[in-house]
Amino acid sequence: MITLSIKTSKTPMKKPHFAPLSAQEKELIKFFVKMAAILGVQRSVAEIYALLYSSPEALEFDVIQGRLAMSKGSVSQGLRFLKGNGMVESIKVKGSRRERWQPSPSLAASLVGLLRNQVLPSLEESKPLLQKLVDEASDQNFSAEVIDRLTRLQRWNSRALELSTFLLPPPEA
Amino acid sequence: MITLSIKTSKTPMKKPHFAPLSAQEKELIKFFVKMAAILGVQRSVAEIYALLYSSPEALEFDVIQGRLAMSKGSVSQGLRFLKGNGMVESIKVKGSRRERWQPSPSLAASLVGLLRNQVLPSLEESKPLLQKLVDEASDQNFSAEVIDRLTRLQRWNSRALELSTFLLPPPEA
DNA sequence: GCCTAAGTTCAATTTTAAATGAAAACTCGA
DNA sequence: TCGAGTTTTCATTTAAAATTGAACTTAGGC
Repeated sequence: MITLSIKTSKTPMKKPHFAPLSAQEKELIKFFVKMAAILGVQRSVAEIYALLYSSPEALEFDVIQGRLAMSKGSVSQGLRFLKGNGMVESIKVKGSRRERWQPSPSLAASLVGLLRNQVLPSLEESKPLLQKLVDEASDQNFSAEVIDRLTRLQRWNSRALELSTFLLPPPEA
Repeated sequence: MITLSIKTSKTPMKKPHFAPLSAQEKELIKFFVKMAAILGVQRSVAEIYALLYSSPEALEFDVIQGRLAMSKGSVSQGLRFLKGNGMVESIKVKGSRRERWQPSPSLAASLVGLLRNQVLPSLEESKPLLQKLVDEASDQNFSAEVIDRLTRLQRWNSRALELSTFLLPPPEA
């Protein structure tokens, strides 16, 4: 069997190899993946965040992709999600077109961003629905027990909403 | 085309039909399904809980299955999950082998039961892992930045754990 | 103590969510 | 402005999760 390796200036055939994950990095990834599962965040996103979190310097797209052995699509979508929730930020170095990524400095702010986007919308859009249900139940002579339950549900929703908007105020003001 | 309908005492051919879901019931089911999604609880479980929640009287297994058009397996597993988290309870009527199901009286207690089982175990089992990571990072001269991040992570985990065990004490004492 | 209604189990199936990667789109240095 | 270097998009593939239903087990009325 003969293997030909052609190398021209047109096809530099650069095949950068990235350092495999260390034991510590693997463990931290496991941890973030587990926590992410609780919050309903996908594994690839957790892996990216964990890698950035355990890196002393900001990382380039390629490095993230290479070290996590993940597709470009997943890295791109994962970074977009993390950025959209204020969990990572990118910096640009002059003379290079590549962005470099690092976790946002405040872990608290990151969690807040995540929660705000995950739970607030559902709480908000349910408010009118619950109101309608309570009204209809009263009008249509539902049992007192059911009306009571629905009313309590509505109260819970309102409280959760108030608490959330208090704890998780929107960014900027 | 000829259709034969054979009916004997051995095969009573009873085909109980159940009332279709009302508009209100459908809406409430949607609401619970949405909330359940946030908590990572599956749709069939949310549907069962929603149906019980909107019913003035306790419901039999068959009725749940019939009205939700759901398989026996899903009803059985769903009720087990809900019962295991203290969200529903069954009552037995003398002379009948069927159990009748209703939501637990306290919605708050139900949520507490759910959260305790969903998040506490992960927080607890991560504690020693994080400690190990912090120790190793210090031993192996990781960058100050990374050590600091890991330490903050550990602090967060501890605080969340304390808060959880305070807010969600185990049942019985 | 039978016997059957009632409920459970779990392998197979269906459904849903996530990851991939080739092609398109964008971006900035030259 | 051109074009290679980057990143994004999204149809397809793959993987994970939920549901089904027939076989099995259990419970309790007779």
